[in-house]
Amino acid sequence: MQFLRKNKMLIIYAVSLAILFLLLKLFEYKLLIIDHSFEIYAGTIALLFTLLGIWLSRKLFSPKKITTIIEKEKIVEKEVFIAGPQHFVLNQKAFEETDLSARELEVLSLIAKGLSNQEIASSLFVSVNTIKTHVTNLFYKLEVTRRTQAVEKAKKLSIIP
Amino acid sequence: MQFLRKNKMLIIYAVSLAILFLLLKLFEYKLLIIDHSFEIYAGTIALLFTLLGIWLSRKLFSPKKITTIIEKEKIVEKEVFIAGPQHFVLNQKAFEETDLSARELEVLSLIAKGLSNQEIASSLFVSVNTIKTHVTNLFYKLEVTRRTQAVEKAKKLSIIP
DNA sequence: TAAAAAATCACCCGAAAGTATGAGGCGTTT
DNA sequence: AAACGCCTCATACTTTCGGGTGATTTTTTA
Repeated sequence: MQFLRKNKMLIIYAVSLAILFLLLKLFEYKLLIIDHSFEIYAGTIALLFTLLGIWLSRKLFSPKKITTIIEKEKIVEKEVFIAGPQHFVLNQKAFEETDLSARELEVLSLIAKGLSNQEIASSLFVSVNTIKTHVTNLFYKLEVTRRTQAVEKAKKLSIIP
Repeated sequence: MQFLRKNKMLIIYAVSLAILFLLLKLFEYKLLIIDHSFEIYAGTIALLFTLLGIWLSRKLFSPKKITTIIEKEKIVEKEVFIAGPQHFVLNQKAFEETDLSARELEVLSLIAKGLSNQEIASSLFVSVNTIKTHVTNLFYKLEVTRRTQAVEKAKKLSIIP
């Protein structure tokens, strides 16, 4: 009896299969006289067993097993103060609050490296005027008026290393 | 082309089915001469399409649809490293190697704070020209040509915070 | 697909930064 | 005392920055 209970599902599947085959066997003879009966028969089997497969898989791979993998992680930021040689991690939150675009951040980090507008323009393959525009916009967003100030603020906000 | 991309999966299924039917059709003739060929054929179809069904369902009813209902939130603490209030210690050795004078260091640190020459001059009660001279000299000693570079280098050398 | 946001470029102008050069005062070092 | 380094200041000149305005193109988003 224990065996029966433990393998309940398996037995149901087996019986279902047997019944299906039986039904198909019955149809087999009735359909033999019809044109293309074989194709129809094969198609029926295909369809039925596809459905069976779908049903089977939904039973077997029940949500439980799937969900354990895709549990949503809720990230809680916890401030940890450390010292020593910092491997820089961009402060995403602060970065977003500044409203800086990716390009502006790029320019900003090059400014911090001590490059002139012309040098930045060359290294990014754009005109100096474009860099000037970026610089002006980024100054506005950081609320500063000089590149040294911009670097200062950006470092304080952990936007650049 | 967009149609192709959007219905990629559908097309794959259709092609797979077609190929399966083709294979089965080929086997059909070869197996006709064998005893119980029909049963074997039907069985093969059944098996293949069961597998197809399983595969199909796993693709179609992807975790997404199931999980939205049973989404679980898992709280994970993520350490976020924040530039803590670093207690700066001047690198005496590096400082001496630069040959910078005390006054020059003073000017340098004000430059790093984002002050203009005029502002530095005012805060040190000297003329702008004096500051310019200091700046020029300190650039020479640090082997740079721009204040942003000077700040970069000085920070790297731990001469300024 | 229309609207919004980014990225691109240009031109002008004034302010700031940077270069070069010279020079006077002041304390220490030889 | 002469030499040296440092701080101070000035003048003159060049280059770079930064502000303002306007426009086009590309990308993203609603």
